[in-house]
Amino acid sequence: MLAITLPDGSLRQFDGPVSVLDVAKAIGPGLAKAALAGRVNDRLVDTSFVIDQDAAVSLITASQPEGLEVIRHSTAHLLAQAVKALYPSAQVTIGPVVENGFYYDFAYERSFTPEDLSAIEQKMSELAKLDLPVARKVLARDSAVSFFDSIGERYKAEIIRSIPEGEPLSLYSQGDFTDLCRGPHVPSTGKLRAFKLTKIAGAYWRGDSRNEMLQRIYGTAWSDTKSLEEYLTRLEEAEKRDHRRIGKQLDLFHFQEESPGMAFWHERGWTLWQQVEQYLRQVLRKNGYREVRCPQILDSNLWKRSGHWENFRENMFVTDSEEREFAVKPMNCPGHVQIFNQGLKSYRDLPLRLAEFGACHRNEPSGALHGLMRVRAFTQDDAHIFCTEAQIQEEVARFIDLLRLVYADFGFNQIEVKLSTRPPKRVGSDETWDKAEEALRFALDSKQMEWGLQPGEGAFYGPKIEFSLRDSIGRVWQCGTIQLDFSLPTRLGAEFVAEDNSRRAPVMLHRAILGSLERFIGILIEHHAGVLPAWLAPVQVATLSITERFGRFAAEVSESLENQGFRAITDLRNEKIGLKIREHTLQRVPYLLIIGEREVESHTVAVRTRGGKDLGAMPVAQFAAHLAEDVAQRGTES
RNA sequence: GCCCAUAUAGCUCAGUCGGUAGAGCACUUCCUUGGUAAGGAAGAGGUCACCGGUUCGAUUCCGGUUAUGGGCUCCA
Repeated sequence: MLAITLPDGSLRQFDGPVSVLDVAKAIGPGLAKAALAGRVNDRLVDTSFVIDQDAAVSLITASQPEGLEVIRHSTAHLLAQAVKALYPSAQVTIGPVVENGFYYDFAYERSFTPEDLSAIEQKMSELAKLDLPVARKVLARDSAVSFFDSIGERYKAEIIRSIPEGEPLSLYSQGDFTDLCRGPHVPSTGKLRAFKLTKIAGAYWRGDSRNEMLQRIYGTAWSDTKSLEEYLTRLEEAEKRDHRRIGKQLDLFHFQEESPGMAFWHERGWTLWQQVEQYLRQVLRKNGYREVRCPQILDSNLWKRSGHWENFRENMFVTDSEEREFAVKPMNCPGHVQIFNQGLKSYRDLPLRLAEFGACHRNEPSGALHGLMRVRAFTQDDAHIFCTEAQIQEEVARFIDLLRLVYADFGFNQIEVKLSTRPPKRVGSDETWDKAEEALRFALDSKQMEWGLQPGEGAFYGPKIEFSLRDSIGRVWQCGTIQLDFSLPTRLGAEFVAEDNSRRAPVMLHRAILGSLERFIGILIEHHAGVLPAWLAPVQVATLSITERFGRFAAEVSESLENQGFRAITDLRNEKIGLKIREHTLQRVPYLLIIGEREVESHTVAVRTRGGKDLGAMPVAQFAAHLAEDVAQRGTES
């Protein structure tokens, strides 16, 4: 006798060993049909798994996250099966589940083409329709190696060789295709009916750029075609808010061949930039930072002393003059240390917070460039806090407060925090690291924030905290960071006079809230899909005349708004009002003021929002008050 | 940097199985002075990314370069 506990707590008795599928059948034929896998005592298994002792059992269907994972994993196998069927000399490697789908890496003598992709997808549908049963069998490691060697799958054999000896391995077969896999998998290929291959890409074997390049095929898979279509629609929507596209539409910036990875900011884009920069400048000033500015080009000797030359020479722009070698600064820290080093500092001067909107240039690999998100010229909202070890915790806590305030003002309220601790290759004593990590940990806990640990991911000179924000469509962007540094101050000779009259090296805290302004503005654009809140909008109000007769009054209205500090433009063209409204609405101007005969006579403006709402006619002063209120509402959508 | 793809008017794109190109929008001029998302007409605008090769002839085919896109690797 066997007792099976079901998720609702009820018990079922069976005569002897039963499969997960048998349990499903006992509950109901519908469930037996829907079951993709099972969970036996918290272990995910195939529906064919045989239960031979009392256990807690639940069924996994496509409506559960685990079910979807099984579908995606099995679809990856289906892909591999189709590829092997069409191109027998292709070798399989790995095929894991990723967000929204899966991929599979192949080694093949030529590149797959988009035509191949449709042929493969076609084949997958055929194989799915055949509803081939998926069977699991267990082999000893060595037999598995010889099996894959015998069928010429040398990558698979290599993977298995790297698995510890003696461990039994499971193989999954469907039709004439067999793959190494932990499982579980769907019971038969007919369960897979909503998938699409999305792209072909290169990927290094084992993720190492020294290895050969494999061909990766990406796909997406869902429980039903409706979910698949919804996903494809979501992709299209995300594409519509791509900052590169909106940047062009709203005339914010452009890139061109003569300066790869460096943006040309147009008037409207630069206005947006200035709103961000000036806002932050004012926040920093209120919070005890002193703004400075360092040279763009510094002698390579300084970079040799700082250690950057050794580590990042390849990514630095180098120039020379009169037989001296210079580098365009890739970061601001050494410059700030030079400012710190001017004049003898006392412990009474600490903490000293030096801030800079620091323009940096890094010669990033060409393939890494991506719109404003990854550029070669960027401006960090950088600052370095020089302080004593005792002040670290307080400074970190203050920084976190500041960062949260700034993110909230920009409309980001979901923040993810990660603490990265000492890496294997590092400088400084373990004692110092203990102290530093403890200070960061304590600061995080005192803020009652949830945070994750990334052991070994810290910089070589100190631990760090990274802050990521989640945008309106759920994507996560790492922006803020605070890093402890015990190394650079000593390397560059920074010191202060302590209370006991001894000379000590200060601790340096590197920190940024937005990261790079370019990237942050890219994120803002995508987060708002171009519909920037009034306080950030390059143009806040456009005054439109209905006919040329009312141009004068429209110009007066606009001038008055400009004099009150608003960003106002006029559109006095000889065009119909419908066209003007259309154009400025597409430009996402928050407010449109329409001036016709009625308004001129009653000395009012008719107000329309970019959302199409008619706020009616009102005196200019009343509109100005309304706009001022909207502008003051940072952090909320307008 | 590596793999694959792409590059045609200011923008979005068509096209040429090798005989030097076209649409819509934008732009200019004219008509229209119109009340809440596109009024009408005419005109101008392209070394078909760049450099080579094949060819009587290349925007088209081939090679290279650059940039861009999607991935991989990297990101102080």
